[in-house]
Amino acid sequence: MVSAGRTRARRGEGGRLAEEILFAAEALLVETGDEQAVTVRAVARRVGVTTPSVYLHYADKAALLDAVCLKVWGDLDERLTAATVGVTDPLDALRRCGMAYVRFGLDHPVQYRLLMMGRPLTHGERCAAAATTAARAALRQMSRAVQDCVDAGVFRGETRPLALSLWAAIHGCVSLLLSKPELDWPPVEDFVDHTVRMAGLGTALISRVAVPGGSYGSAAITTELDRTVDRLHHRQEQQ
Amino acid sequence: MVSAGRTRARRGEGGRLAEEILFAAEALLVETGDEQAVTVRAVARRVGVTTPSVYLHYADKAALLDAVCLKVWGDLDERLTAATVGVTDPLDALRRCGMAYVRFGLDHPVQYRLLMMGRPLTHGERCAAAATTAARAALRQMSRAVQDCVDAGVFRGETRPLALSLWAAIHGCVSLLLSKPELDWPPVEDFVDHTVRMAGLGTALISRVAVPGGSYGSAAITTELDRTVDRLHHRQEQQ
DNA sequence: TGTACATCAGTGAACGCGCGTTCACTGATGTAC
DNA sequence: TGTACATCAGTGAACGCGCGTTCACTGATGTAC
Repeated sequence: MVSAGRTRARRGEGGRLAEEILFAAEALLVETGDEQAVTVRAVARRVGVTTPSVYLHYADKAALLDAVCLKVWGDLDERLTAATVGVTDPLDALRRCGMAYVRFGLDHPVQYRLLMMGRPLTHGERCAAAATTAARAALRQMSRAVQDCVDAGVFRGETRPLALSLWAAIHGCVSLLLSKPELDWPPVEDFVDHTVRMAGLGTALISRVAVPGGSYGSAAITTELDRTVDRLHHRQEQQ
Repeated sequence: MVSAGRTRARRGEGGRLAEEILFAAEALLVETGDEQAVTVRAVARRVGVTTPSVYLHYADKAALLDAVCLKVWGDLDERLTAATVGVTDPLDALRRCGMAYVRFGLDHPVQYRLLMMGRPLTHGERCAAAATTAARAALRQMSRAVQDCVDAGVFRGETRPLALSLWAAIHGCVSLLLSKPELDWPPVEDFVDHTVRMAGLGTALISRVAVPGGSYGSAAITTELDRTVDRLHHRQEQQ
């Protein structure tokens, strides 16, 4: 059953179908919004080819999903790298990095879910390997931005724990927006911007606090932060 | 096939089996760590009853999963309420609330995934209704703690957006810890404590900043936060 | 230029599996007389 | 106290389905002579 549009690949051009299968799998994922819907049969049907043909190009279903994940991961990494090009202020760069991360997640909801919200690897699961790679890459990008803040003296202390907390805050935005769209959210841009800035300034503040478990009390914090912000305003007006 | 241990329920005691089925479903979920593994057949097998028996007590599979979700949600709500009892300092109460939330998630990984990390409701899915209820409940608890901070003057502005950002940060902790256990995390207690405090102090700071998009520049922020923390230390020593 | 042949991309039919759900039934339990 | 009967918790067999995967094959393409 070769469908009207398809012609058989020429010798050595088998790779063409491999690519078509990959794109069909991704399209199916995006359209249905459901990882479960990506079956070998459905993918083959979409390409207009019989089911066993898929096995000529991918060892099994896991290998196909693996390829889909790898493709998505590449896109994410690219976006994060591009986000901070030419930005000199380290806190601003961090903010842009966070915004780019969230935007990527919202633009590719199903793929984001697959990479970052899936079950962790269990014994034999190959597909999840790509998800781990993507997670490490995202964390590395975040760490780079945090490191710049540490170098500039905006943040204090070890980079990694700071980066992890920031990543958690930003990932939390994407994750909740994707999983709970039925809650009435503020405008997404505002919400994300607010969260990213909360995390950035919060990190700057908390990284200066020596004792991990210590607390200054709400009253003291209220008074001092009022003063802090007043002075920040003042500085800005003078410039 | 009535297994050795089971005796048929007496008249009117059919509810007993309903409960056994519910517990078996939850146990199966926890042990396998996989929502997919909770099949009507597997649940029945575990209880020691034939498959159609399940349908005497639950309309269909969705209704069973629904019941599991409801059970989990009740547990979560209870924990969050208990967390802040008798705590007077509003920021401290918020911190405890966040810690309790994260601990619940880490103690009930599969259930948390089911409630908070699942796909959003699509047309006919009943099970997800419980997930929505749980999300609203969690947000309400968070809002309560945030409202206390607003009332005390620690936070400024509208409660809801602040609560959403804080929830995002805290949910992000749980979500990443559950999905990416293979990254080498700092000790969980430290990480969570750090994130919760980052979010709390960050909210206090950001909620005082008038212009949403405005930024003071990294240099100004660095200088002023250094002073702020110095003064906070000073206050604490004087007491 | 023409023909026999090797290659290999893609086919069609089948495999065994576990799933959710239905349906006519069985047989212990409690009750009415 | 004894017996016939209604109730209903749970059974056993079957339904149709879609899944991942395998295997012997077909037939167009390119090549060697």
